[in-house]
Amino acid sequence: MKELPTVYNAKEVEEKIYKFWEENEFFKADNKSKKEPYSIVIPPPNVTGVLHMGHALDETLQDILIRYHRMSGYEALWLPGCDHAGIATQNVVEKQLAKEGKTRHDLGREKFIETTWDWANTHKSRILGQLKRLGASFDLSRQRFTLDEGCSQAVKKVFVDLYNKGLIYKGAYIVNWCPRCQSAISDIETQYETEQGHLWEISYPLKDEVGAIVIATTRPETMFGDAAIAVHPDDFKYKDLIGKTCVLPLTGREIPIIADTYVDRSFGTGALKITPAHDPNDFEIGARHNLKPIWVIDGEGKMKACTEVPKELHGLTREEARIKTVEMLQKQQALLRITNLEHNVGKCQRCSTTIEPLLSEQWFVKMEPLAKEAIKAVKDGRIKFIPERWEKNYLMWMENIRDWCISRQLWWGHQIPAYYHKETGEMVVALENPDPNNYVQDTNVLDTWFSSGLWPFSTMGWPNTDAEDFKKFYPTTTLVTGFDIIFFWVARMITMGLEFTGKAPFSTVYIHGLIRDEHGQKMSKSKGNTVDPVEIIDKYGCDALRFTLTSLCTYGGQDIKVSDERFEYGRNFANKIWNASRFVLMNLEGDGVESLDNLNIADKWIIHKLNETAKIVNENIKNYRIGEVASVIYDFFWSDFCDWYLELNKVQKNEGVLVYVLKQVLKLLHPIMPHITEEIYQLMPSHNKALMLEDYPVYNQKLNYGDDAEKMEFIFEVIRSLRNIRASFNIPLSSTINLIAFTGDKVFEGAEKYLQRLAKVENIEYSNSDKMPEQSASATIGSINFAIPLKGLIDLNEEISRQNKKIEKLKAELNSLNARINNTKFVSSAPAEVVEKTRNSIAEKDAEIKSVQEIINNLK
RNA sequence: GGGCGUUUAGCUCAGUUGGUAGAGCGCUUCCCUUACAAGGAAGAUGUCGGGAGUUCGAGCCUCUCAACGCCCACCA
Repeated sequence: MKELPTVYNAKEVEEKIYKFWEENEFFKADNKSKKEPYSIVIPPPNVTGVLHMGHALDETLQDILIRYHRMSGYEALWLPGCDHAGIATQNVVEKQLAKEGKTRHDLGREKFIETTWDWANTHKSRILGQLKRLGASFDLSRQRFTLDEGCSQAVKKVFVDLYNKGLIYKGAYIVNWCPRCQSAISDIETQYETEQGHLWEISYPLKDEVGAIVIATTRPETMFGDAAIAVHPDDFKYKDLIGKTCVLPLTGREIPIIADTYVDRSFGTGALKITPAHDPNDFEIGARHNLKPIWVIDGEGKMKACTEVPKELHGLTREEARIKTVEMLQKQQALLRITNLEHNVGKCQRCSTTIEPLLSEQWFVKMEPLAKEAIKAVKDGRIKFIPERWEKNYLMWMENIRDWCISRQLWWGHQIPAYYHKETGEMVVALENPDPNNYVQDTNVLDTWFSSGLWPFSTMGWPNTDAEDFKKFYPTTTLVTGFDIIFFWVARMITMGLEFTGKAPFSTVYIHGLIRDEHGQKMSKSKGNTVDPVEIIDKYGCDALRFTLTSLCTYGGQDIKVSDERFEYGRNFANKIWNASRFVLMNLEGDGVESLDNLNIADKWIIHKLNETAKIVNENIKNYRIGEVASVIYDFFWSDFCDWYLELNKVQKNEGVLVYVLKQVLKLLHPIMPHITEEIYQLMPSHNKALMLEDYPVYNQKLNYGDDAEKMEFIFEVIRSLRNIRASFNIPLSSTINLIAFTGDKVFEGAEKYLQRLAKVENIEYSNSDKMPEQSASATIGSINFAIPLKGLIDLNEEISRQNKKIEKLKAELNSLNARINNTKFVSSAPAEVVEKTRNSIAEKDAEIKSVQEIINNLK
């Protein structure tokens, strides 16, 4: 055996091992396999992105599930890929062009898309490279991209079909418009932020008579687009004004005063200006009253140079125009009052620019009919959310679903397959351009989530339903993601999957928490509080990162706070694994083959413990209690295997069992810490091709050695007591002690050597008397008393106080148990086994108290 | 306005059908015992946010109050 370093070198091992797996194509799934399929599609990271801690968690959990199922006899496919991320990517490329003083218009659409493709390809391989550093066992031969040929075919097919079913329509509605992206965005891409604003009260004089109507608005600059003033029909203040005409200050345009129940009499002045082209509610009211929308703000968020807008304002931004408008109103004394108002302002998810509600012609998906089945699928259990509470969240959104604006005024994305006749303008929606000479394609592209919504089946060969992958691996099994994209992505996959394949695209949605910084803040580059997973991997190792993240996952899916130092936990564990394994390997004398022959009590104990651990681990993985899996294995490895079993082996070695237990625990741990476990496995003298291809350990009834395990635990208790006594009386390990057990049973039979080694016990004596030798320390385990003669070493008072402390604790416990058993209601209502258990506890405590009392009496 | 989550040891958090509170870090004492000081041994620490209720029994169930956080809807 070659010399192994005392400190685990994660970086070197991880690189080597990953290469080993890749070169052997162990990640490749076989669609012709007879094994039951288990498949996951990756939530495709944005090509713009750099790997962040959220990915690290998400990918780790998926890899654990994939590796576990691969080892458990499934044909496991983890399909990787990236999302073209429409707006996000276009933004980044445009920013880069801006550095060269160019805009996308300087390049033209074709050239711009070409540039973006280059950019995307570079970043695609970069992010996949980073994902590999996480140890991801995905099948790169099946790597997909939302904008690749296959996905694009699926997108077109879905669009055309939905259109033909009447579920996609085009029309002029108010949409959320981002003036910076210069595109419409969907409702859920608009995020509201509370801002301190003002409520301006503006007086609109009546036409041809004395008097005025005062309206209140937070956006005075939109007044030029006013098409009416609305009041509540029952509002006595304004009753006489309904039907009259008033005059817009500054421009003199005449608008009617109308009545609509939408108006809240108690808010502001009770009179509402109606701007149908720039406010969603006003649009609705305008439609009810046949008002003509007037556009006064353009796509860049600047005041239009139209007759309705005063010349002074032409070309000003919304913000500039607001100030200027207020000034002008003040000069005319039309501004009556300004009050502060906290209100919510819509922001673009991608660039935080204030959204301009804008009336424009866009494409929409009619969601309600699609949502029906998507609701049913979750309600009837075809799709299960873990944790369950997210179901409620999903259902609430689905049940109140609104139409989805899918057209974006971008260049990067799936161009909408609608074609217009150059002369007549006639529109054809079709997979291909019916006649490129006479028809031009719609210039809009689709929302990036439209194509991600098809991801589970567009990546499997659909629309070709005969595709081998589609037949074998669709529907997928589990979807792993964070709750932040349930609406954006999960909901859309479910609706689209059901509509186009007739099947739920996955049966379980496993929702984990979000990664936060050590103060619980969301990580973001602008805040500068990010923890970079690649840096963590460099510093602590990938397995350490994976183990730490995994151990922090709770069943409830709580958010996870991380800081650099937290990863020491995983690193220390990796190092422990390394050294324990190194110890086993260094001391091999035989052939290093595992065997379960000639079991001694220590062997039976560890085999029993291992078997129990395997049982719990399997149960917990199946129930998505992944954090529990990590901690159960950690405890077994560190406490049972290292702290006890390896120490016991120093006394009496059973190499076959040692190798067996190590190998089994490596298998158990492999899904979480794949590199280190594979490396050690490969270093073992006897092994097969790869650990990742081994069978995952399961519970084996034949390996249940409960009784022996209990005996062993008794020995451990004794050893702990002896160590405690040594510590109390400062007896160094260099001086041996003698042990007297006050029992006729040879309770240490076969374990004497362990006491000798682990507690430095020189001689064991059994005694039927109850006479404590002078000057001894003593212990009580169960009801058996032990004495350790310590002539000249013991402080009698110290020992009496030690024993008194113990008896006090026991008495308190006994009292509470007695109180319970003396309660007749407890005896009559509690289950028999609980009563029984309580009685046993009382008996044990009683005996123990008596034993300790005896000791105390003897001391005096 | 509607919904959800959190509150447990100094810190970060576990706690799976209600049955005598756990981990890691930190802290105290001792130990470089040739697998590991990124380690070993021994130890201390909790009216489980407040209050009420159900129950023989509540960290866990019900109600209520408080604090913090998130999501949805958006009244100009």
